[in-house]
Amino acid sequence: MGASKSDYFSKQQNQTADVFKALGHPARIAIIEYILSMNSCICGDLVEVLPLSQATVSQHLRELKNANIIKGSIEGNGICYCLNEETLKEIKSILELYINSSEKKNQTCC
Amino acid sequence: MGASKSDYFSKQQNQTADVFKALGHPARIAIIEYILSMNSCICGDLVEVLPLSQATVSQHLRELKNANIIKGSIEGNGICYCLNEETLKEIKSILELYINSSEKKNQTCC
DNA sequence: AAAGTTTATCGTAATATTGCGATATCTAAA
DNA sequence: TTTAGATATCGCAATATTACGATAAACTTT
Repeated sequence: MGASKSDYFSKQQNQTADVFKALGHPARIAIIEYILSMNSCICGDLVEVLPLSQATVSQHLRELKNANIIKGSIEGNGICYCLNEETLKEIKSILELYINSSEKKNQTCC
Repeated sequence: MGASKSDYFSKQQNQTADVFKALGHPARIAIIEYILSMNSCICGDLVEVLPLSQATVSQHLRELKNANIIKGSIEGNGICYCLNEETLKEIKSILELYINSSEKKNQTCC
């Protein structure tokens, strides 16, 4: 009883869910959009843009990194983040699979 | 202090995050895949397929429904669910926006 | 109307997430 | 080496999610 990750599901299902989960918070959506809004991928001033503390922003960044949605490298006196297009493409293709699969069906009821 | 939804972020950001969040659980991914695996969209035997109780499955279905990822209609002595392609397409186009936007940038650092 | 079937909701316990202050760590420069 | 700036981690409190048994609703069939 209670909340748990569940090994009842396949590895694929868990991995897919993990990426979606990482995308499932407005702060993390805001982070992604801010990174994209910058011309370069440097984003040390993220803390001043978001209404969250430095510790919290760092935590969100770590979750995005753990899900392979962003990648970062040390850039002088700070860290430079940018999107990992690969992961987003994988997730996009999963959505496409769902959509195509749904369109093929004869929707007689809903 | 603590976990909260945050009105610090835009409506759009919250809505996007809500859909991703609803997709962010392996049981809900499994539900989606099972619905798609059926030829019709009838899925009353979901409880027997998933390693979860009826109450829990119902709760997951409600979350998917609240996020407009699935839609259902009463079908005799039960309810028939199928995917809402519109929502999935919206989310897919947001991902495409992210990917395209990322590809346009000159990735000099990461 | 009564019984059976199916889905939804309630109440509760366990666990996970979120957020922040404080502090540690790491790098660059002095 | 010391200092300054930036990011990461720790420890905690608040809140949200997850899961289930029990029960309620709703509908079908007897």
